[in-house]
Amino acid sequence: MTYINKKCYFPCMTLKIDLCAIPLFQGLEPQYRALFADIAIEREFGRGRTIFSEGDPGTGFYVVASGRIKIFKLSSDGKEQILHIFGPGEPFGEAPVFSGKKFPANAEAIEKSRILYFPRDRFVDLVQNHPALALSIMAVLSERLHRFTDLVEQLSLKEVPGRLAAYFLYLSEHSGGQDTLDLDISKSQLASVLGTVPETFSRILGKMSKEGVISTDGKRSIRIMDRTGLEELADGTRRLS
Amino acid sequence: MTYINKKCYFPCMTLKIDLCAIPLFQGLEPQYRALFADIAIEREFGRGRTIFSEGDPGTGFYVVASGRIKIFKLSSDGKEQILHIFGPGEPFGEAPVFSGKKFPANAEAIEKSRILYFPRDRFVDLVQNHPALALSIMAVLSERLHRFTDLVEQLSLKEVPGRLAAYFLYLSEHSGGQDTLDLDISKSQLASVLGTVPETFSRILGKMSKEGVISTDGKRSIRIMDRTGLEELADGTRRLS
DNA sequence: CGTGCGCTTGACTTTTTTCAATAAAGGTGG
DNA sequence: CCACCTTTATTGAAAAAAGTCAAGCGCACG
Repeated sequence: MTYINKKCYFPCMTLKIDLCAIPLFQGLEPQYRALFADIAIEREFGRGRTIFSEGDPGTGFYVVASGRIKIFKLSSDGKEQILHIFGPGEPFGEAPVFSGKKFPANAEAIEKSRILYFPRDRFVDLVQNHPALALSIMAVLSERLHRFTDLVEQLSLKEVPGRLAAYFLYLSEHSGGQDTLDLDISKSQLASVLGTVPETFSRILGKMSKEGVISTDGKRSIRIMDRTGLEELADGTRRLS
Repeated sequence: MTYINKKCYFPCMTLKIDLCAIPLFQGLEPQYRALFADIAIEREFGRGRTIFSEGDPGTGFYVVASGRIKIFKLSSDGKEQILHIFGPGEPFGEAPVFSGKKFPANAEAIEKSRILYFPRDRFVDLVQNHPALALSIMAVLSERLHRFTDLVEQLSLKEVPGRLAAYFLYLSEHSGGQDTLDLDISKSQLASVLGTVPETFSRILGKMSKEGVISTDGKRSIRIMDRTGLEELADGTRRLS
């Protein structure tokens, strides 16, 4: 196991953050993992706290240790579009490290979170000497690109009911094909993920219930009643009346 | 100079594609560049020809040698969203090489183009032994992510007039601050880049002319008449009536 | 010289947002 | 434990933005 050893006022205290649990570092041989653990700095952010803002110089990147953070853009009149929501083990803010540009979006904790910070220069040095890690990073970046393609497709090519249906199916798929879905974020936040506003979101959820494709099962739980109907909504074959 | 040596029926013939002209390979020492030149395969595509389609397995990636290609998504009812347009020296289709997934979008030549193809396995081997190239690739991927962030912002947070204004300003900036802009793609294609349809595009162009922020200067040329006005449109401060 | 494709314009429909009001839920301090 | 306040969710009515359908124009190309 490779733990982060944070400097602190109680030298005997070792924080239990295991780099093995972070997919990014899993391709790495254990003895090298320690090198990365050494350069990491841990910080804690309360709910609603800003981790970085659009335009800040990217002096390093982050990994979520616990909690959840959102990456988002703001329009001039305050509307928010969430680009990603990251949980434990997921890296974020890594693009500026390699492109040399500034952060293109904002990052904020949506719940109390512990975050690892890897300073850019020392990290780049290490990456250059560990091709396995380089490939991991490329895989992460590629995966992000893939997600963005999907997001653009959703925003540009589908109407809100289609996006919502696709989202539910995605959620179901990533929880082993269950029909009961647990929304792990608030409905307002979900609206922002889907590129719309809470009012529209609420209305469409209502219509879906009325037409019997889903049923809302308490505050943060949804049940898929008619999977085929949902698939038709997702691909535009069917529309809500 | 490192040229591609294509196997062909006239062994003496050497195709004049210089890897030095491809930013991706510029960080590489010359003697290593030859290794990459060796694994490249050249192909030619006429206007409208498909290079790959969404869902194809990513057995390699491409670099534009000459011409231009578009990367796009299609909706179920045929609407197209262009994600990128790439010209000479630019790599594309590289994400699946590292993520191991399928192509998330389609690629098509918008004019007669020559394309270099780098097969995945041999390429990955080479990358692992050349950290400088790995960093280049990470830079390319990061740059793509940055562009996508902007695209999502445009699509989700701005109305069409704002997107168009931002596009004109971008074009101006990338041609040294000129007021006279050359649209190098058709207006329909531009509509697709901006996530809208030709009719809407045409109407908004008309309004912009009528309000005096731009003037259309022939078929593929635009002249910025009121840069401040355009900037206000781009950031949402001002709107067309 | 016609044919086709890209572009434009008008009229209409649909989708989504905005504004406003209300209701429900959650946390805090007394 | 409850009253209070803040946040979150829902609903209605009206406005705005964008898309669709249909027709017509013009230019390039065969």
